[in-house]
Amino acid sequence: MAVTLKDIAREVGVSVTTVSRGLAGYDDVAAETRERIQEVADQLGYHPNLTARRLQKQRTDTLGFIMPTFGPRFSDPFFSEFLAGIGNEAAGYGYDLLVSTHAPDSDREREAYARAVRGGWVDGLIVVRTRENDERIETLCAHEFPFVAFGRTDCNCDFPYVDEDGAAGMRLIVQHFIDLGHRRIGFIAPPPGLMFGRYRLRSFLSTMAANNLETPPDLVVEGDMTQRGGAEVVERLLNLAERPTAVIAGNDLMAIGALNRIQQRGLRVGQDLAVAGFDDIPLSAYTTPPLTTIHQPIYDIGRRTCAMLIEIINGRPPANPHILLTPELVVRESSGPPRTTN
Amino acid sequence: MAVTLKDIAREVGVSVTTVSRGLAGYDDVAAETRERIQEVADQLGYHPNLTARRLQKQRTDTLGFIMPTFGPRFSDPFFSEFLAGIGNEAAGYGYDLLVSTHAPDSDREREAYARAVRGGWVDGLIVVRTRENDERIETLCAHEFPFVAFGRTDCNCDFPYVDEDGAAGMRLIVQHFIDLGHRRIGFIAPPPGLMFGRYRLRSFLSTMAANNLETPPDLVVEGDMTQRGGAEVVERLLNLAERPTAVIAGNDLMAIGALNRIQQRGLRVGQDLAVAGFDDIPLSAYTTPPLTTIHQPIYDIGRRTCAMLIEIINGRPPANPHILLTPELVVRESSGPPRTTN
DNA sequence: TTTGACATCCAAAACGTTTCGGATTATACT
DNA sequence: AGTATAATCCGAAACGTTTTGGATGTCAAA
Repeated sequence: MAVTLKDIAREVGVSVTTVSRGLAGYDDVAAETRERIQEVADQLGYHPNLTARRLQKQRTDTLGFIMPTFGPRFSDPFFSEFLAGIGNEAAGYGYDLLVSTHAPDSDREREAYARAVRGGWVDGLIVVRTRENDERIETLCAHEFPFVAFGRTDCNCDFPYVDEDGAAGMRLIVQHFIDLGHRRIGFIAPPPGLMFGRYRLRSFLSTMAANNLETPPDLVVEGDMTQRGGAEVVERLLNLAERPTAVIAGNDLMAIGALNRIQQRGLRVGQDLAVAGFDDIPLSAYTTPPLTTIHQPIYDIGRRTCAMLIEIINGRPPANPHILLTPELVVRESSGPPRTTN
Repeated sequence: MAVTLKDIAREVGVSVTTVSRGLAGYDDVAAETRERIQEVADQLGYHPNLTARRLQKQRTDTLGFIMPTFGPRFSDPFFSEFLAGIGNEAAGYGYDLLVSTHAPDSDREREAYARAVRGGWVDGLIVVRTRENDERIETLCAHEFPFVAFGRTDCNCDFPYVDEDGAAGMRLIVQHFIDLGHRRIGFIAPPPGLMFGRYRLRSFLSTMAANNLETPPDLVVEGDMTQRGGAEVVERLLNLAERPTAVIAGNDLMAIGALNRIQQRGLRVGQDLAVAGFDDIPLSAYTTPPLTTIHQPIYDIGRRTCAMLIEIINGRPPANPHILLTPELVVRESSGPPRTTN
């Protein structure tokens, strides 16, 4: 069926070895034969068998991405953009991208990582949504398997990552609200196990404290990162005897859910209550009102994560394996000063 | 390094052949030796080398998904959900999923399909966002390469697909608006090259005609499927001397963009102007106001597409290779009767 | 004429698996 | 005793590539 080295060898009248080396451009095959080989290869439409090459070279030229998916109705704008980033970068270097989808912290997820670690499946992994005491990272470190994470974590091994400076981002929002005159600010926190959520929550609390503002515990509620979750828990904030004048959500999706519920209550977002999100997903510019948020260059993060991984796989440890991107505040109509008559 | 059949063979004291056949469960190896082999394999932590097996079996146990991505800031809630669907289904059957990202109709995309067709890369492909005169499908058909499409197209080859009945869906919305009393309905069409857009547009026009309503050309504008696009082109509808009382967008993303711009103009969506989308992405329940739309079981479509592909790869042509899913209308607050004083 | 250097080529092994076609031994049947 | 039958096993080839370690021949320098 497919054209192999043997076919070319027969046609040209040399050995398979010579064909292989000729095509690879080694200089121990005469220029003339090399040209002849190339010519016949083109004419026959030769394309090397990747599987065979992989078996021989003991590498797959493939990157793995194990996507943590929650439930069947899984939709996160983060992933398509990130995927496009790593996909394009990988393709540029001639790498394929193998994608698995598994529920976080599930047995199947663990098994997928185990499979990667024991070799031959992919050359390296991209890890996203780092978790507290991240078992995945512990495993990869322990086996010295090449990987790069999007996000830091608190395990005691040193590993390469690209991350946004969530603390800095949150500081920007909180300060923005405080500068506008807000004193009572509610926070919709991401689930505690996710590292990026922790950074955001901690930074929220510390920035408040740095401004001599206290944050009573009932001003912090926890959502599940979805619109639905945001909508549900913002209720608790709205029902407080002394309602906050501003609400910050740990991500845009929850902020959008909150927007929805707040407006259903008849409150005007931006006037009666300020709201901010985090991530600047494309949608956040088109909500009603448009959402104040922190911009994250997800596509670029994907590219850089992937590029770093490829460097590592090829034995070129990056000069700086810890990239921390400083985010920027995007002010839109969902934020405004507190109502004076409050 | 890794444990191979040879290691087990040496340990047990039989040939590599016997180990291979023993593990595979052939009955020409004694039960006793089989158990012994299995035991040693477990103890040594044997896992077959997939690359070697692939080379031998001449199949990759891998499915390909070539994602059409537009521009760097690419974010489409459709893809993460679809990906989760095919990913989970594929994993259930022991298949890996190889994902490439390429701009539609680009040389790199063509090259990716060419690579698939010439074999050895993946066992089958999943094609999405079918296009008019879809070159990809022509190629795959011509080479008899296993694939399943999400979406139909107008080429003259017969091929397996899963699709939503876009025409039926659009009929539901249009009829819904007409029943509410609307007569002048604007339409934000998807780009013309995409088949699903054509079905939706055609059904919009024909349903209008079936109700003896005319659709002057300036009531149909064309967007690029993004919020930004929806926001931009809805302006043209709003600027018309005789403004429509309802607007239907070809997908939810554009509807959301339209929502934004309409409200910026000071119009109340649902009262002053009715709006509907198409897809029922999770966000559409949380816009302000929530969006009337057509529900698409994307996750399920992903699963079914994948399942069908695996059947085909394994030489079991599905009884019904043309699945058409009937969508349902989801009425939310963005739709309402036309203003009486119009 | 020998020596060495160089240019060009290739056979064979290797990567780890599966499969083909027997080979060997024991068992049962004439 | 001889012969068929079944139960076990295995050597070798195959999948398509790359690499190792020469082999062969040519030419120039000593």
